[in-house]
Amino acid sequence: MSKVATRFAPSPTGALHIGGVRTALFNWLYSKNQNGTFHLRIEDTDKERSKEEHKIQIINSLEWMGIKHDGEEYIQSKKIDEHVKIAKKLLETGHAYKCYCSTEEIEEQKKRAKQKKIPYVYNRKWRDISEDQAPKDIKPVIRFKSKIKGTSLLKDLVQGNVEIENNTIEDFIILRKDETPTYNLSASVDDHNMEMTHIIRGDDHKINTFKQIQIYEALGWSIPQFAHIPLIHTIDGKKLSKRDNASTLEDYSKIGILPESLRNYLLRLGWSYKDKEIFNLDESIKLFNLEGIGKSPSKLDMSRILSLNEYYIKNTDENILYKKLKQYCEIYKEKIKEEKENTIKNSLTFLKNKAKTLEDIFNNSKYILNDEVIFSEKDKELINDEAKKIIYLFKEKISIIKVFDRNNLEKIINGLIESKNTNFKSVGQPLRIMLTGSKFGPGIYDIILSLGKNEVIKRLGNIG
RNA sequence: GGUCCCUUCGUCUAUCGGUUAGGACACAUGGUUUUCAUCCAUGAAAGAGGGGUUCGAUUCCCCUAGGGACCGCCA
Repeated sequence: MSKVATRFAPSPTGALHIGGVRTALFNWLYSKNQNGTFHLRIEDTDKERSKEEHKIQIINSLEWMGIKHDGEEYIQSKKIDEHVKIAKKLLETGHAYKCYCSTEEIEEQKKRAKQKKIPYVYNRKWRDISEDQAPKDIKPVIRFKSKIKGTSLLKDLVQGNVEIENNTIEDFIILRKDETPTYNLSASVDDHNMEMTHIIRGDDHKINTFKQIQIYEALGWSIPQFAHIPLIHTIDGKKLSKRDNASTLEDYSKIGILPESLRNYLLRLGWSYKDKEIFNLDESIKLFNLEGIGKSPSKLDMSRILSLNEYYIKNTDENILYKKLKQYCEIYKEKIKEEKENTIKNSLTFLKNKAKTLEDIFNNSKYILNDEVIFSEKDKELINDEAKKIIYLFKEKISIIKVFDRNNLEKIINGLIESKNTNFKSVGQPLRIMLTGSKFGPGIYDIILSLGKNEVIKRLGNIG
């Protein structure tokens, strides 16, 4: 039994979306689980639409997810000559033929089929016509001689046995009239040359598989195993496409979703292992299998992603979390000033407990990040005369305490509540607003302690 | 229209013929709490419909309905 080899084969015609990421993840996980290799193939043969920037984006996305491919990336456009050679070989061995139908002729047939509401299948016109009858003014395409009779069975590792009538597969084109190979030919040849043992891909490729298997058979090549995983649907139940919102990795990373959260989410979307919900990387690799993949498509659920992210934020060590936050702020927000670094780092213990995303942490640390407190008019109104008195008293009291710690702060605040015969809110809220410019945020003691005595006194001095 | 696939709480799913149909997210209620959260407890919530097979079907088979994918000289 040869070593398992899987691949992810995106075309760089747009940003990699989350469905593609999941396909890559499943391929990667499966190969790692089987102690095999995982490869990346860039299918860039559509010259019009393929862009270098998309290729880079794809590689970056995979890297962000922690998915590393083995070996060099395989660039399909560099292998076109080989594909053409195989097409010619298929022609020579009688498995393919030249078709001299003009584009117009085909279009006409398609139109007629549509009018009659019957499915269009190429009529195999040139399958048996001798080549000397070929028109001189038309460049031919090469079509594969598909099986006409009988049925074909696909033993899919996820979908089970899928059987179709061979005559529903037309004599598909393998070489265009400009002598460039088409997808099914290129994919088959590359998968063979790359020695892929398992093709794990989206369900939308299932019908192609029947074409590709015929190519393998015609060439006498061994056929890899196939696993067609169900697609991810949008909230309204359609196939996820590049045009959908919130479907690229960047959409998630920019709001501060951690790659491990997304990895865990994507893993559990369409795959399960008993009742287990949280899988760290090692567990993912150890436990992943094809049997656990369901057959029905699933919808994206943002609240689940957020919830998983919250879990991972809470369970990430502060030093590591800080690194992630720092990097996140640099890319999507603003660079954390050097003199603030330690304060932020030390505040992570409480900041991370009220955040679902890195963006939440960033927002909740704005009172540290910004030297100036910005108030909204509405909040300002809450600082009435009584509140001002309290702020003033509080400021006086902390100015003279020797030890600036939680214990003493509690004493002061409780003392204020008692002497003013009021509740916590009327003391805590004005202080919070003065210190952070917001009614919400971390606990008041956390705020005060993280800011430090001098800064607190300074900010409380802003009172009008 | 043709071919193929799918169908358990709102969502992701467990169940591999016998369960009070379980878990997670979301939701609701209550508690803890020094705001907002967190956290804890509790609750509501599902086998698309109809036939079979069987002592017994969510589970196996068929039909219907609904949904999806594919049907390019794109990949």
